[in-house]
Amino acid sequence: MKGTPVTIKDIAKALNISVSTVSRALRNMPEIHPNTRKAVMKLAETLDYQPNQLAKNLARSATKTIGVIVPNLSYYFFSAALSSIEDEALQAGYSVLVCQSNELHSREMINIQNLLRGQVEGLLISLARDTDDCAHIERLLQKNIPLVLFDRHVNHLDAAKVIVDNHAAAFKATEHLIEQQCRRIGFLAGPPNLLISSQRLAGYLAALEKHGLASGPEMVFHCDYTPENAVAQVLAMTRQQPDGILTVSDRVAFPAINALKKAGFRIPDDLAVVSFNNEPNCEFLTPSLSSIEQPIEQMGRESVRLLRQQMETEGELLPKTTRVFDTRLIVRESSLRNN
Amino acid sequence: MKGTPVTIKDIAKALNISVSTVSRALRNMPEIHPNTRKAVMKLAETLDYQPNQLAKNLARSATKTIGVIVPNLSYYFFSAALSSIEDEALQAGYSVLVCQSNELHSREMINIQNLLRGQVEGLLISLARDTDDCAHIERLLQKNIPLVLFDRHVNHLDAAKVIVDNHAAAFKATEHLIEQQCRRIGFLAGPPNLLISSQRLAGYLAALEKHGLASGPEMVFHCDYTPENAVAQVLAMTRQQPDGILTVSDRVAFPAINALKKAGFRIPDDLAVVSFNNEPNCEFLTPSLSSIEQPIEQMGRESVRLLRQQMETEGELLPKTTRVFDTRLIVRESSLRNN
DNA sequence: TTGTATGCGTTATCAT
DNA sequence: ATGATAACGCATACAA
Repeated sequence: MKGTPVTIKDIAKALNISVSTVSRALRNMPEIHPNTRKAVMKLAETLDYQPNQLAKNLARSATKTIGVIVPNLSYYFFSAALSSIEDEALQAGYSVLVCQSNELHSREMINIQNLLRGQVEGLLISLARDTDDCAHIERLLQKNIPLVLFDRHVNHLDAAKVIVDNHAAAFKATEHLIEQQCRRIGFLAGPPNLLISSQRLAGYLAALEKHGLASGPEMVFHCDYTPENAVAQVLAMTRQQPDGILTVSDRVAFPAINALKKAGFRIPDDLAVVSFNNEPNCEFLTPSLSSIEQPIEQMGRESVRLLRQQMETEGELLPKTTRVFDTRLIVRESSLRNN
Repeated sequence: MKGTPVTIKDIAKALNISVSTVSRALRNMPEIHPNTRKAVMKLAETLDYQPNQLAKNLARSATKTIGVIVPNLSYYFFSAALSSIEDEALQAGYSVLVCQSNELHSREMINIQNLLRGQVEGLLISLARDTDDCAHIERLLQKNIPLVLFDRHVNHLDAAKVIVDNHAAAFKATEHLIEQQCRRIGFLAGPPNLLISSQRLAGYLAALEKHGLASGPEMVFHCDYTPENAVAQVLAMTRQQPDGILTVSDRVAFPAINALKKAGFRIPDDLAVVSFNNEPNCEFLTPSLSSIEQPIEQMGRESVRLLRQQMETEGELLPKTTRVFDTRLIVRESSLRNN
C-alpha cells in the first residue's frame, strides 16, 4: 500500500477552498491572501504534499527535461562532461535524461525516439562513431527541436556545436614532438570516418609540412579504439621506424605504449609519445603520458547554455552558434627527452 | 514553429471516428475492426503521430521510469554498472533517469526529491561516501517506494541489496599476498565510515589472523580517495616497512604505486600490491596491477531485476532480498614474485 | 482575493 | 465494434 499521494484537491477539501486557490498559494502567486497561503503551505507541509510533475508538465506542456546521448559513459571524456552538464542543468531547473548509443547509429536513433516520446525539451548529442548518415539529426533540425552537438559532430550539419580545435591541438602536439628532435612521427588515428580523428590527422600533417618533414600515408595507422587493435596498429607502425608517435586518444595510447615497451622500445628516448584527452591516469603511467587537455567542464556547461538559449526563446530561429574551445598540451615524461 | 504535434484527436477527426477507437486501434486491442485499425495505423504513420508519454503516464499514473543515483559517473565502477543497468532497463521498457550525488549526503537527498517529483517508479541507489544518516532512505522504505541499494549500502538498512562479498574478496587477496611470501602486509583503506572499506578491512584482518601474522592498527591507513591523500597515506605506511599492500580501490592504488616507485620501492619485489575493481587500466600500468574483479555487468542487471520485482508486484510486500556476488582475483605483475 | 470552468493528451468505464 | 464521457493532477482564463 503506497498510500494514495496527496493532491491539491485533498488540500482544497480539507481547507474548504478551491483547488485553484491552493494551486496559486503553492506557487506563491502574489494575489492570494497571506493567511490562506500560510494555511495552505502548512497543511501541504504536514501532509507531505508532493506535486505531481507529470500533471504539471501536461498542463503546461513543458517538461523541464533535457536529453543527453553519448557514445559511452565509461569513456572518461563523456562521464566527466556529463558531471558538469548535469550540474549546470540542475542549477537551471532542468532534469537530465541520459542515454548511451554504444557507438551504434541504430541505438542512437532509438534513443532519440525514446527521448522525444519522453518529452524532453532539448537534446544534447555526441554522435556515435558509427554514425555516417545524419538523416535522423537533420530531421530534428527540421522539426526545430532544440539541439546541441557536443564534441562528436559532422561538418555538414548546420547545428549548434560545442567542440575543440582539434586541428590546432594536433598541430601543437606534433610541433612539440618535432622540438623534441623527432623526425619520423607516426599518427595512431581512429576510424577514418570519425571527424575528430581526421581533424587531428590534418593538424598533424600541417605541422609536419610546416617543418618540412616527410609525411605520407605510410606513417598513419587507423585503429578502431579497441585495445587489441590499437596494439596491432602501433606494432605495424614500428616497421616504419618512427621516432615519435601522436595517438588519437589516451584510450588507445595506454595499450599501445604498453605493447611498445614490451617490444623493447624505450619511451621517450626511442619513441616519444603524445596523446589526446589527458585522462587522470596519464599521470600514473610509466613513463607518465603527455596529453592534450580539453576543457571538459567548460564544454559541458557551455553546451547546456546553448541548449537553454534555444529552448527558452520561443519560435524565433537562433543562429547556429559553434563554440570552439582551445586545448592545452600537458607535457610529461613520455615526450620529454634529455636533449 | 514547432508545428503542433498531432494527437489521437486529430486522427479521430480526420477519420470521423471517436478518440477511444483510435486509442484502442493504436494499442492493438483485440476488439476493434481490422479495417479501422488499418486506417488508423496508416494515418498515424503518414501524420508521424507521436504519442504523448506525459499524458499516457498521467492517465495510467505510471511512468515506466527508474531513477539511478550514483556517487560519481567518472568512477569506472559506476559508469560500467550504468551501462548494463540502462541496457537491462531499456529492454524491459523502462527509461532511466541518472543523478550523481558527488559523494554528498545533501545532494543525495535533493536527488531523491527530484526523482520522486519526476515520478520515477523505483530507485536504484549507491550511497554517497558522505552518507551516515540514512533517515532519507528509511523514509523511502516506509513509503514502500521500490528501492534497491547497489554496491554502497549500510548494514542496518532492511532494503533489497546487490553487493559483492567484500570480506571474502579481501581475504582472498590477502592470502594471495601471503602466498607470495609477504609477511608485513599493510592495508590502504578508504574512509572508516565507508562500509565496503571496513568489510575489506575485516577480510584482510581475518586472513592475517588465520596465517598467524601480526596485525594491528599500525598497518592500516585510511585515505579519502583523493590521489594526494592516497600518496600521503601510503608513504606514511612505508615507515612501517610493509612488504605487501592491499589497497581499497584502483583509484587509490594508481597514485600510490606511482609514489612508491618514485620513492625507490621495487614492485613486486620490495612491495607486492593487490587492489580492488580491476579497472581496464590495471593492465597498462608498470608493473601491471593485480586486482579484484567484480561482476559489474551482472550486478547492474540484477539490480534492475530486483527493482522490477518490486515495481511490478502491486501491494504485497516482498522479502528484501540481498544478492551477494562473488569476485575474482586477477593476478598480474604487481603481486607476482619470482619465488 | 477567490472560485468556476476548461484544457492538456491519453486511458478507462460505461453504454450502445 | 464503437462512442460518450469521466478521470489523471494541475494550470489558467474568465468571472465574481
